[in-house]
Amino acid sequence: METNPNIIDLESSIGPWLGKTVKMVDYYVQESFKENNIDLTKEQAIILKVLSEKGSQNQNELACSTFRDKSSLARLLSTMENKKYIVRKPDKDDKRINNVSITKLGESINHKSLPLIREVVTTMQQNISEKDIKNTIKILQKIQSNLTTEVHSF
Amino acid sequence: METNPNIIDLESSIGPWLGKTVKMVDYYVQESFKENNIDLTKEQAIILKVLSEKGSQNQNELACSTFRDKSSLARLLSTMENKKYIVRKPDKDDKRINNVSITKLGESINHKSLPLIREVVTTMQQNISEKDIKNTIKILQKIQSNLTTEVHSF
DNA sequence: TTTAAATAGTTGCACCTGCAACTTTAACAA
DNA sequence: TTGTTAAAGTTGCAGGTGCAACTATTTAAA
Repeated sequence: METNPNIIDLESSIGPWLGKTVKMVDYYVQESFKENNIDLTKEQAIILKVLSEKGSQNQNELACSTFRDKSSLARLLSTMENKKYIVRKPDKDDKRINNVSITKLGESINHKSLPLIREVVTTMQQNISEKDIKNTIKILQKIQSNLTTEVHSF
Repeated sequence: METNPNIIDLESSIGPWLGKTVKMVDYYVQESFKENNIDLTKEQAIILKVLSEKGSQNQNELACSTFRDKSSLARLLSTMENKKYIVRKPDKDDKRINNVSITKLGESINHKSLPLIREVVTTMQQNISEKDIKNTIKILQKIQSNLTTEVHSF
């Protein structure tokens, strides 16, 4: 199929498919939020979910667990703080640290967003066998470990 | 494993894995460009690749084939035009249309970026069987079609 | 032909992103 | 105790993104 087996045909690699799929999922999630009048981006939804499940965290932990740059996270939090979804409280012992926690309003938004996210997941995975899903996740994990061995951060 | 089989455990769904994998791939590509002193973002690289392979296109075609909003594409092109990687030429017959084409400089940058992208793809897919790769792509395509049936654009 | 509707691009707005440089505070070492 | 170094967050800068509203041009309809 290839004249030179060392030259990879990018189109038949996983790369482009990954990107397009994520774009479509993102779009679909955003659409769902909009249709249900939930003032939330996908990124904000993830933060709310983490805070709701794992409780108060500082910004570094949050940046790490959501795979973002700390500056990116800081600005994301500022947006969410303005919307009263979360609050930053300086740590008593270490004045450098901000403890971030979800507000009542944030919890209620999170409560509304979770079923919508589940619905998107259900839609995207429909007619795909449990076995195929498990296997796909395994491949994605393999890709991640392939990249991690060479990358410094993360 | 689940009390209510209708409630999906998001962590064991494909969703989060997809997002994280793409982030890592993006990061890796950007890192590679930087290390090789190529002044290019992943997004710009894709545009150059398309223009180089398929020749001059108008902005609408380009936006469509790269799955972007036309406004987003317009600004991406402006950045690339400033860097002299591409040029916009108004169409002779239809003054509304800009024909976008790659410059000599753009071609040379594209020529340098392609091997790097191939290298990233090789790295990410190492130790994954051809069969698994094909199957994963098939699943991704299935996810896309699952979402497309309900989504209007794209 | 004059008017209405569609199309290609651009721009304002609000958002997300990473890197590098910076401030403040804490920890550690001389 | 006084530097020195490290860590947590913030900010400037440059870039990418989609939506909605707008301009200019073209096409189709009255």
